Parts: sequence; C-alpha cells; structure tokens
Amino acid sequence: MEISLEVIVREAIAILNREGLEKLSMRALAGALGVKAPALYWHIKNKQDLIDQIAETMSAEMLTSCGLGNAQKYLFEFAHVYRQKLLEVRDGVAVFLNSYPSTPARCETIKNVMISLLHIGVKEKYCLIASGMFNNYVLSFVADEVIFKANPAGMPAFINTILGTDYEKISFDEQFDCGLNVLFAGFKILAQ
Amino acid sequence: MEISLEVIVREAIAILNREGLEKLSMRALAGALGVKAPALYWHIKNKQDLIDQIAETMSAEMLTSCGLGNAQKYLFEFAHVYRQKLLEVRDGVAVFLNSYPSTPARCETIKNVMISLLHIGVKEKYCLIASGMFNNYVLSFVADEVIFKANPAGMPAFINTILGTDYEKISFDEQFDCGLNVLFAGFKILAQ
DNA sequence: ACCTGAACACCGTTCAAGT
DNA sequence: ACCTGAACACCGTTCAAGT
Repeated sequence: MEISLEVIVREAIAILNREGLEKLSMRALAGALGVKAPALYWHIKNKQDLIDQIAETMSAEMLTSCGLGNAQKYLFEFAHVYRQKLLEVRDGVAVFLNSYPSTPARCETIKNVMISLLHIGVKEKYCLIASGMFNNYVLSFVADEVIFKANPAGMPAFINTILGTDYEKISFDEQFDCGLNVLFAGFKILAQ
Repeated sequence: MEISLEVIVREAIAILNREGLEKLSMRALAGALGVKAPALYWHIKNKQDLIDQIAETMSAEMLTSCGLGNAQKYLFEFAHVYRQKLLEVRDGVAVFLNSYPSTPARCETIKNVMISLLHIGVKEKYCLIASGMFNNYVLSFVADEVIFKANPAGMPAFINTILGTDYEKISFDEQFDCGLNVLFAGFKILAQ
C-alpha cells in the first residue's frame, strides 16, 4: 500500500479536521490509509511520536509563513501565524499541549521567540520565563477561543452578574492583540 | 459498601497522587472502593463529571485558605495558593485543563479574580481577557514546572546555545513571582 | 523491508437483573 | 436505593508469521 511518515502525518491531520483528536486512533488512522494498525509501528514509534510529528508539521508551516522584521514586529506577527495555525487544525492546541518540543521546526519557532525577546531588551535571565509566557499565552488563548466558539452560550452564569449591563464585547481578534500588548508592556520590567 | 460522592472524589484524588491521571480509570477507582465500576454511575454522571468534581474539591480548598486584603495583594496570594494546590495534587493541572468551570467553588475563585482585577483598575471590557490570562498563567506555569522537575535534563538542547555561559538560573518560586509581576505591570495598560 | 493475524491488557458506558 | 454481571464497542501495543 506504500505508506510513509509524511503520508501518515498528513492523513492524521485530515482525521483531526474531520473528526477531532478523540477519534484519532491508531486503528482509524490505519484504516483510512488502507492498512492495519500494526503497520503504523514500522514508521512511527508510538502514538506519542505521531502527536509530536503532527506538532512538528504544523510548526514547519508556521516557519515558512513568517517574514523577518524588527523583533517586536516579528513576535507580533508570529503570534498571529501561531494562532491561525492552531485554529486551522482541529484540536491543534491539544496536540501542542500533549507534545514536548523536541523536533527541529518546533524548536526553531521557540528559538526565534527567545532571540526576539532578547532583542527587545528582555534580560537573559528572564528569557525562559518570558518565552514560556508568550507560548502559553497563545496556546491558552486559542484553547479558550475554541471552547467559546463551540458553545457561545456556555459561559458560566456568574460572569454576567459581574459585568454590568453596559459591558461592551470585543472580538477575539481584538482580545488576542490586547493580551499580546499586555505581555509586551509587562516584559518591559524584565529589561533591567 | 456505603459509597458516596465525597468518598469517591477523595479516593480519586488519592489514586491521582499514587499513580497519576492515566491510571485513574473507573474500574481502578471502583476497585479501590471495594465496588464494581458500574456502581460509580449511581453517584456520578460519567468520568467527565468525576474530573469536574475533583477540580471543584481542589477549588474549595483554595477558597478557605485565602484571606482578604487589598485587591492586588489578594491576587498575588491567590496565585500562590492556586499554584501550591496544583503542585500538591498529582496531575492537578491536567484535571483543571480538562474541566470547564461550572461548579460553585471553582466559579467562586474565578469571580474573586475578576472582582479583584476590576478593583486594581482593569476596565470592565478587559476584565475577561485579564482573568483568562491570570488563570492560564498559573496553570501553564505549573504545567511547565512539573514537566521540568520530572525531567530536569530534558530541556531542548538548543536553549543552551542561546543562553550564554554566564546565564544565571532562577528558582521556580522566583520565576513564578516574576511572571506575576509581568502580568500586573501589563494589566496597567488595561486601566484606561 | 514492510505488512498482517491474533492476541494481551486494558478502556467508558449501558442495562437488565439482583438485593 | 444501590449494586452486580455481562456485554458492547472500543483502545495502544507486541510479536510471530507472512510476502
């Protein structure tokens, strides 16, 4: 049947988009490829490896679509590309949360973030915590965004008792940029 | 055998601490309680409900150990209690990430955060995004902290190529406060 | 080199039946 | 009211055996 790592990962992402992470089983993936489950283990180590490879493929696609400007602008743009990719692949956030960065493209994205943070003045000793905050902000934001969009009426009721009647809603795009600006403003205290 | 919701949740947390989330199955939980798996379904709706109840119990324990000071101090203290509780219960972060806030004590904690944020000057329209950032910061920080502590040598190798040889490590306690200060500094731009 | 059959050791959940 | 037996429809992974 001619299977390869690339074909496996591509089909895995297709299943993700069609049915979500909980339907992505080794048997289902093999079935979609016209093969039996044990065949996959010739090409990948195990399911964790599959998840890692999905995150790697997504990371590689983020890398190519990011230009180089000044550091602050780069971080801003990368955050947008990151979010876009996480929204594009169903359960993309869960994939990233369940995969520790070890593959090349994924590491490259983190490296770019760290270098950019140093460029905007973040001291070396605060570099790790800042890049963690940046990465986790994007992941968490999209996680919440996806949950809300799947069930807009599902927000805990008490929230409406806190927010006044004149509460003005802001779009997800605005909220996302808003949070980024909070982070960048906060990072200034890491510059000395 | 006299089972109840409280006993079930307490034993579930005990299993979490002994063996971790992936070993917490309905069969294992029932077995530890001297009962068969289907018996659990008389007391809880399903496994999701169990996870929600664990998060609720943990949230209730956070509530009692938090005093009332000024808003900024409260947020700082609550962040510490939150982190401590997440570190105390094995896989506590995963429990929270896999449970949407709907139970009373859990909602109460979020409500307290939102009200405190309003008190320190965050405008109502930015209240949701700010409380999301606060909550996600604590969860993500502890998630990374736990991973690192479980495997201190497992950091991606490229990181050492970025950080100079004079890189000074800072403790997790310091890193945590550092990130909190970044957030509070950043939140100032949400005050007008 | 690459794939299958068969098996192992599990899951969450339902539901008729017991007490 | 509360629990069990038995079953359904799944999992990830291994490994001897096939081609």
